[in-house]
Amino acid sequence: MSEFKRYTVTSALPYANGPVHIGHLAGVYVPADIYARFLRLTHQDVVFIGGSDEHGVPITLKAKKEGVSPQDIVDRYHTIIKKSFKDFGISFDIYSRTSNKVHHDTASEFFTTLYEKGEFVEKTSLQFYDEAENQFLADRYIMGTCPKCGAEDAYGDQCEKCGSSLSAEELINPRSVISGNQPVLKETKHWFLPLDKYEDELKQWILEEHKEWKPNVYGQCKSWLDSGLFPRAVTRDLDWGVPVPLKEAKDKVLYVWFDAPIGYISATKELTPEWEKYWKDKDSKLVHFIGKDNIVFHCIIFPSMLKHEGSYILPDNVPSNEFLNLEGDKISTSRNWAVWLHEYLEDFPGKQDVLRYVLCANAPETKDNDFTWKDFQAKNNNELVAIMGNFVNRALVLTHKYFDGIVPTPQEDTDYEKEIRTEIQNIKTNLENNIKHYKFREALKNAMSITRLGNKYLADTEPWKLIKTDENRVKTILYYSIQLCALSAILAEPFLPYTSEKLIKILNIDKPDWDDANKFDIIESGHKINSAELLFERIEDEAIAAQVEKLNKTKEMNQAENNAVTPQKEIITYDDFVKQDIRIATILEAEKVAKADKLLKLVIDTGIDKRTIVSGIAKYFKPEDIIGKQVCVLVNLAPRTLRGIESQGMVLMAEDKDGSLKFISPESICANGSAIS
RNA sequence: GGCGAGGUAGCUCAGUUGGUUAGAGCGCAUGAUUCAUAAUCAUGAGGUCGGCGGUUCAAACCCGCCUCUCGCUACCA
Repeated sequence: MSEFKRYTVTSALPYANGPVHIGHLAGVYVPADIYARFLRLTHQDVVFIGGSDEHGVPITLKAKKEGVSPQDIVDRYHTIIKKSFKDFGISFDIYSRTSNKVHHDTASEFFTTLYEKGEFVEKTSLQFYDEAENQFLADRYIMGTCPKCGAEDAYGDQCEKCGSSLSAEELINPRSVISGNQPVLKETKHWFLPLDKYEDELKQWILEEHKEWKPNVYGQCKSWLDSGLFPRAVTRDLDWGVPVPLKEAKDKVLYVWFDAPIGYISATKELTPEWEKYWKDKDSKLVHFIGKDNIVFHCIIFPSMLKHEGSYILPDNVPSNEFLNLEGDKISTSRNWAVWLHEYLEDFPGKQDVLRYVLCANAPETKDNDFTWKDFQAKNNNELVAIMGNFVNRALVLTHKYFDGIVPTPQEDTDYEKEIRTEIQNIKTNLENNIKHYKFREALKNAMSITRLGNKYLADTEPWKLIKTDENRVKTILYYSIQLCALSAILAEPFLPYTSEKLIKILNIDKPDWDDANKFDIIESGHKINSAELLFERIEDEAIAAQVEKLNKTKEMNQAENNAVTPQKEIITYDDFVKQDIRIATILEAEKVAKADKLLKLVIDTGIDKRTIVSGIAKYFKPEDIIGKQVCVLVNLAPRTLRGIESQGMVLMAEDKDGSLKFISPESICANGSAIS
C-alpha cells in the first residue's frame, strides 16, 4: 500500500440507454465505493472516477424508435443514473459523461497520437450500405428474416426471437432499418488496433507479472491470449460518437469501446488540472472496477491502447465481479427483471445502507450469486437490526438510564477490557487487509464483528445487574460500550456511510479519524451523547411480499408477451408459394456432428434420392430416437456447407413457445417423396 | 466441440506451500437472560468437501476421467 503515492480508481461506465439496477451496484459500484472511501479515510490521495457511456449503436436505435435525438436519450438516462449513484452514496469525485467536449477532445487526441505513431492497421472491407440514406449500416441497423426461425424482425447481429447470433450477410431479404430499402454491399475503410502484435507483451504483463489478479480475471485473459488475438477495428461508420480526426474519415466515429475507457481519463481531466499525475506517474496505482463482461476490454484492449499511446501507466489490478441474479433468474433490462435503484428508494426511502449492506454481503465475488427479497429481509432484521442497531441502542439506552447520557469515567480495566482492546486491533487490521485485497464481503463481516463483540460484552458483564452493587464497574463497561459504538461508526463507514453519519450525530461527536479506530478514548468521559435513536428498523413481511408480488407481475407480463403469436407475414402470391418444394421424407440415419453442439447430420430418404441434411436440432433430439421418423423437408433449398458437411435441404420444424422444436410429421405413414401443397 | 471460472453444512461463503476431531455468518434445536427494535448470549444438531479412479505414510487441496452451473467461443438453413 505504501509503495504508491496516489490512487486512480475507476468504475465501469454504465451505458446510458437505461437506468441502473442492483446488479450494477453489487458488481461494480458498491465495491468501488468501499475501496475509494477506504482510501480517503486512510488519508490516501485518490480520485474515484465514474461517468456515463453515451455512444454506440443501441442508443441511436432507441432514439430512432422514440423519434428523438440520441442526445435526448443520453441526457435522460445520464440524469437518472447520476442521481441514483448520488442517492446511494457512491462517492465519485466526478461523475462525467462521454458526450461532452472534454471527452471528445481527449479521445480524438488519443486516436491521433496512436495514428501518428503508426500503430493502426488500415483495412478495407465490404459493409452493407443504404444508398437512399447515403450511409453505412451497422449490424443493428439491418433487419431481415432470421435464417433460423423465420422471424421477420431479426437484427443483423442477433435474432431476438430465437436468440441466435447472426451476421448481417446471413439475413434473408435484408433491409435497412432507416429507410426500409434493400442495402447494398460497399467498400469501407477502417482503422484497426493490431492486438496480434501486442500478444507477447500482454502475455508477459498479465500471465507473468499479474498472477495475483482474481482467478476469473486471470483465467479469462489467459483464455483470450492462448487462443490468439486479432486486430480490432477502432472506427465505425456511424454519425453518433467521437468523429474520427482524419480528413479521409468524415462520417466515421470512434468505435464505442475505444472511446469509452478513455472516458476515465477525460473525466479526470475535467476534475483536476493535475490529472496527468493520476494517469502518467509510475507512483500512481490504477484500479478498474468492472463486471465480468468487461474483462477483455480492461485487461487486454485498453491496456494496449494506454501502453502504445506511450505516456500512460497500466492498471495495477482489475477486480471484476461475476453476475448477480434476481430471485433465481438472470437480471434482464429488456424483460424488466431487475430491481431498479430509483424504484427501490421509492419503496424503501432512507434505506440505501440496507441495500448496500445486502449487496456487499452477497456480492458475486467468486461466482454468480442470487439476490432474493427474503434474504434481503433476513439480513436487515437479523444482522443490521439485531446485531448492529441493537447493540448501539443498548449502549445508548443504558448510558442514558444510569448516567443521564453522560459518558462515565472508566475505572480499572479487567482482563475483559484488555481482550477487547486486542480484539479491536485485530478487527481493524483484518478489515484493512481485506479491503486492500478486494475482499469486501469478508471486510464487511469484520466491521460487523465490532458490535457482535459489544453484544457479547454486555451479555457477559450484565451491567443492569451490577448497577445495584457495583456502579464503578458499570462505569467502565458503559464507557467501553460507547467507545465500541464510535469504533463501529468509523470502521463501518466505507460500507454504511449513512448509518455511520447518523451514529456519529447520535454520539454527538466530530467525525473521528480512521487511524484512531483502535483507540479507546475517542469519546471523552463527561461527554454528553444525544438521545437514542434506532439505526435500522425491522422490515416486515408485507413489504417483502409487495416486492415479490411486483416481480410476479413482471413475470406474468413477460409470459403474456411470450404467448403472443408473431403477426402474419406479408401477403405472397401463389407463384411465390409453389416455388417451395416440400416433401415427405424418412430419416434413415442420424449422428451428432463432431465439435458442434447443436448439429445433427441426417441421411434422409426423400423419395427422390437419399441425401444428407445437417440440422440444428441436437439440443432437443437424440440421434437414436429419430431414426425412422417421417418428416417434412424443403428439398429445393440451395445446398450449404456446415462444419464441412454439405447440407442439401432443410427439415421443417415447429418451434414451441419455450423454444423447443417439434417435427412436422404426416398423421399416418405416407410415401416418401409425397409433395406437400 | 474448444477455452475459462465454479461445484465445501438448509442458505451465503472461508479453507494458507497436502498433515491430527473440515471452519464462519445466517437459518434450525435446546438452554440462559431481560438493558435492548420478540432483539441478545451460550451450547448443540447438521457435511462420504459434485462422482469415480490414481499419486502419497497422509488429499477438500496434486494428477486423470466423468458430471452439473455460469461465461467466452465455434456451430444453428
